[in-house]
Amino acid sequence: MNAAIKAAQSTPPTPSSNVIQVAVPVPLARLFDYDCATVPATGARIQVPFGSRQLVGFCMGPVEPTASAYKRKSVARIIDDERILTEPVWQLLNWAADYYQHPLGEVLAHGLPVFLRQGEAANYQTTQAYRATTAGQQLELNDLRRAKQQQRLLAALRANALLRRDIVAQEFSLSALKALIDKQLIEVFQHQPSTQRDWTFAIGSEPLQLNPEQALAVAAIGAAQRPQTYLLEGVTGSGKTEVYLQAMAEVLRKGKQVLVIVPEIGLTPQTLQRFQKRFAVPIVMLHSALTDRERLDAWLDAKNGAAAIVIGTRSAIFTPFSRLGMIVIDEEHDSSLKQQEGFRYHARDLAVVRGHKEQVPVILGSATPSLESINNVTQQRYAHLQLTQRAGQARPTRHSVVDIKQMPLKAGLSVPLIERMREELARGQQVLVFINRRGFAPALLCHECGWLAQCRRCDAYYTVHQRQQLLQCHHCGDQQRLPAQCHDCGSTQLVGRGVGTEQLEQSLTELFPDYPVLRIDRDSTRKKGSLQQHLADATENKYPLLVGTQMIAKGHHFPHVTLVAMLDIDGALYSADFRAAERLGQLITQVAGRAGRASAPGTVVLQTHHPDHDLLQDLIQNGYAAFARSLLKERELTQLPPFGQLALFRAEAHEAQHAQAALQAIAQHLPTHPEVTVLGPMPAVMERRAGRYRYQLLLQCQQRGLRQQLLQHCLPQLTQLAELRRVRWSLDVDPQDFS
DNA sequence: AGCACGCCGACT
DNA sequence: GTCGGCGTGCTC
Repeated sequence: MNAAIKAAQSTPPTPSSNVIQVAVPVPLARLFDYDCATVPATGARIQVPFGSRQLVGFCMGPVEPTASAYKRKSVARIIDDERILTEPVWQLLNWAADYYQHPLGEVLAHGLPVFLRQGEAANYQTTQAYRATTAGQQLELNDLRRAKQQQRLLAALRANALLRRDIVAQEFSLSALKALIDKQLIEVFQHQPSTQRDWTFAIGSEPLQLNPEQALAVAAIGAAQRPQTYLLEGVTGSGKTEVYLQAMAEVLRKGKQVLVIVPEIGLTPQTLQRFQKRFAVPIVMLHSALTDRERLDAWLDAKNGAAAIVIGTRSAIFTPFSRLGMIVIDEEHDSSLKQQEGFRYHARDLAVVRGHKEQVPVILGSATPSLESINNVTQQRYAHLQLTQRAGQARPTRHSVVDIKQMPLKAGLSVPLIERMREELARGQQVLVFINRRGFAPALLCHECGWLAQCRRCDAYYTVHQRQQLLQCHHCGDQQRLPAQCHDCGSTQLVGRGVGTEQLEQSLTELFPDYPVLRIDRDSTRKKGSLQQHLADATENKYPLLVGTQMIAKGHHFPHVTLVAMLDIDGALYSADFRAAERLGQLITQVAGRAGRASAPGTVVLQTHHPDHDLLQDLIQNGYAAFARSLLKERELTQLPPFGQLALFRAEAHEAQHAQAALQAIAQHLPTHPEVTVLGPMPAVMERRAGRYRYQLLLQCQQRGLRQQLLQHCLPQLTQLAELRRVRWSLDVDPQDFS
């Protein structure tokens, strides 16, 4: 025997001789040291005692024991033999924790399905199955001649084991099953599906004929020397999805997997159907409506290569793959790709980072790209692929602006608009009225004294919900019964001020009694599956009149709609939010895309008090691309994204001074630097929300690297500030808005 | 974030 | 007499 091995055997290491660093899921930006007898693999999950509880953390590798006489605790359990995440996802999460300045333990936990976060084994769902015991195999079947059911079942189980659901499906008696178990002739065991399911590329249906622009886009992606990021800018109806599909086909053909991120789960059923029809390969979904179990199974399918395509929402960007070949981000401008609480990451930005790290192409698709992505094209960081032609005979939409200054409105509708709708309906066409306020009216007004019903916990008015006879605050969820009298003067003359979808639906029913109205908003689609049903009804022109919010602006096609009206766009023209104009431009363009897909050209009617507003005119006359360029010039002047690099500290507390003081303390501890501007503390756009006063402090840098250095250097001290202890605070790197 | 520890009001 | 309110402080 080798002497060294012999020596090692005779003097086993003392159980406490190894020290490892552990990332635990707590909001503390540091690692914790633990003793362990054997060093787990870096990236393996381990269970550790933490305070009075047991947490599942990640081993971050061994360290030299520090001199401090700290009472180190020991690892309670090593859960994984090896790193649970793939190397690229592990790298991505570490990178993201650093970039977003969010505690590593929490970020890493985001990379795992809930079950794995809780320390469960990374295995597929096991199902109960039954098999014959040795006694059962040896028994003379004739001995059971008086129990025909048991005899039949035992004979079947002697041939091969059966899943519980097969036993039910084959109509075996469950009492016979129980009897055989009691006699110990059969036994239960946990069956685990094979993890080695494999797939080969196969087309389900033939690809569509591409137009020259589409063909160029597909060819460009396929021919690239090295993987890169593409901005696929395609007007609504120009066939972006077909480009995705054909670009994906090349990747799948090589046996590689594709990750597709979509903004909303509402979009996934259609996308899934289209993908399933085209490709005869395994496709899995990853979104929040799945059970934890389904999520884990889908995650495992991606990780071990059994899934060819993963379609998921934001958090799917952290899905591990064994052979990732491409990432597609659909509707890359959509704000729901950015997580708005806790770990505030942007799935599109992380996709670009991931694509770079894994050397796979990333396709960002949109009809209305974000200013960030347009700028990245200008800076030649992304390749630009454009689709300007709408498929089929669809012609571009016309815009018309109705100046509603001093014009009488009926439920928010001007007379010219009503007339226009009447013509359209008479021609058998469908009309869509878009209004971004659900409920009956956005406020309740006393007609005698001017009192407005204000939420007791927010700086906001209650929304009137007539049908439910409720006042509802859309910011904190507070509800109360619709009052009969004014709280100030006691008058019963209470009226709704402004118009919401519920009122619009009611008024349209009165205005156009011959044409059924369908309302699509969060209230009318609360039941599971009702959104799908409503969208299907709308698409089939069962309702000539459609009323809807944001919800209908996203990717759904209504081929019979030839007139779209937008009632309330003025708020966004003069908003405090620096992204409001960009969002309005995207919304108008996206909503316009719902119309004119059939042979009849579509029209969009915009009602406004500011028909001459520069941005509005720019958008209407020159289109989204020119509009975006104008906005980019403004952003450059004001040093806002993508030209300025922002970080926003937010603080909220029951006392306004506490929130202010916390941010003041942060501001004082930030170093002064000629290229860094610190703005605030200033109140949030809605100062009080859900009973808390909200303030913010904006950090504006010219360079991303400088912002990074600054935060990295200062954050450890900032988190120690006593003033932060009495408030809820957070840091948002690349904030979407100041809300 | 949890969770324990700690010091003051309305209840079996 | 105690159950429980949430302030404050810590977590290897």
